Amino acid sequence: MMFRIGDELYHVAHGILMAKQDRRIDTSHTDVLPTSEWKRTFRRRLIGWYRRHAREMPWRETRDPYRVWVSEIMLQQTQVATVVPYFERFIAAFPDIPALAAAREDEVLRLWEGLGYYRRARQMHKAAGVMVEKHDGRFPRDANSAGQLPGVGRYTLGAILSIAFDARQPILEANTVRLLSRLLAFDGDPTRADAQRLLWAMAEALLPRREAGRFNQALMELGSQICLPRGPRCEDCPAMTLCPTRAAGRQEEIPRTKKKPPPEEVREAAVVVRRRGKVLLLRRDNAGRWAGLWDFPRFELSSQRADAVQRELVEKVRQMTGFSVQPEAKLTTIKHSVTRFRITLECHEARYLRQDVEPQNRPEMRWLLPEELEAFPLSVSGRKLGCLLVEGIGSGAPVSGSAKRSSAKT
DNA sequence: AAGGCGGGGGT
DNA sequence: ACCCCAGCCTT
Repeated sequence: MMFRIGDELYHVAHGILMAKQDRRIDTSHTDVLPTSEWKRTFRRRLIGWYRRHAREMPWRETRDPYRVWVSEIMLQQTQVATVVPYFERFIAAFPDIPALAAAREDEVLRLWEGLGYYRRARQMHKAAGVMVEKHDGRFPRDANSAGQLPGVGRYTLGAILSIAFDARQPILEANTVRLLSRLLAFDGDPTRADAQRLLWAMAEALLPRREAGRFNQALMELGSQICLPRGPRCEDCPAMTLCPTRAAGRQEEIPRTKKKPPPEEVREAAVVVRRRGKVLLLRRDNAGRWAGLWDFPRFELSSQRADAVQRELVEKVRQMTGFSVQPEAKLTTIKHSVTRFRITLECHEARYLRQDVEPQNRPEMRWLLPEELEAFPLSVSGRKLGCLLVEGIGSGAPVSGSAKRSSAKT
């Protein structure tokens, strides 16, 4: 079904829009992709636009597969502006795959501190080991091998192989889901399996024969700079006249998004336990948030009144460590959000009670000097949060990374 | 198929 | 205050 919009040709995809409204079409069928003429026009305009508007990024200065890989892992669910400084530090510390493989896990996590999704760092470290063991210390060109590396899913595989090796591999991620949904006027739920099949098929159908990497990056750039979630800048879009969603004025409806439930309110306490000038850290459980990373003793708070909070604090620290503390001051309160939770974190100071007795040093327990804590503060929501990440499980190595307590006076 | 995993940018 | 972000993995 050809379509005419203004003076431009158009394409079958618009048929989806009309038919979907009639509820006659099963969008799992992917026989509704653009014509060759549409695709040629789109590619030409997209690349032309990209030549003029591609942003500079450190990982775009090269096609070194290692750097492309590092950038793609860091960019998972993380915006470009956030990644840039982390990428620079990471590459400086680990300039190539063997260097990364030779590092300790806690050193890798240190450089990830504050970036989130810490599993990515562990998976990268592990993958570097695999590449040294099985792939001659290089990122494998072979899709089957690359796809088996931990942390490399379908998107990341396509991105790395297309960008670094000029392989004709499609990608699909947040920006291009939005862009392609609009180019297809697809108004179903894009997270559904049939929709994903359609969108991947579209991503593949659009690929040029050569320079798929540049094309894929252009798609993402257009999605992130022009085809915005709300208020897309259609007037500046090289595909404006190719876009049925724009033609129908439905940019705010497509793609459909799910409303998220409001975050749950949680109250937590963190305790800065001091003993002989040192501060206590505990390694967190291997499951859940900040799995296996180091933190101040922290727990969910059920009490309201200050005196009850102090009793709860003493009891909780005893549970977690086996020894007693004397609460001394409330340092500060910090609010921050973590996915579905809105956390109000009270930071308290307490003193180890039995100065004359050595607390048994369990592997999940560390005493750090203040300067070690000051070294690398973890910033959350622009504030110094008293928590600390880092160090592998049972490695016995000294804690190399840290955070600091809030510096509030009271 | 759904849920967990983090933190911050942009409006 | 809210939405969203160069996804992956487990259940």
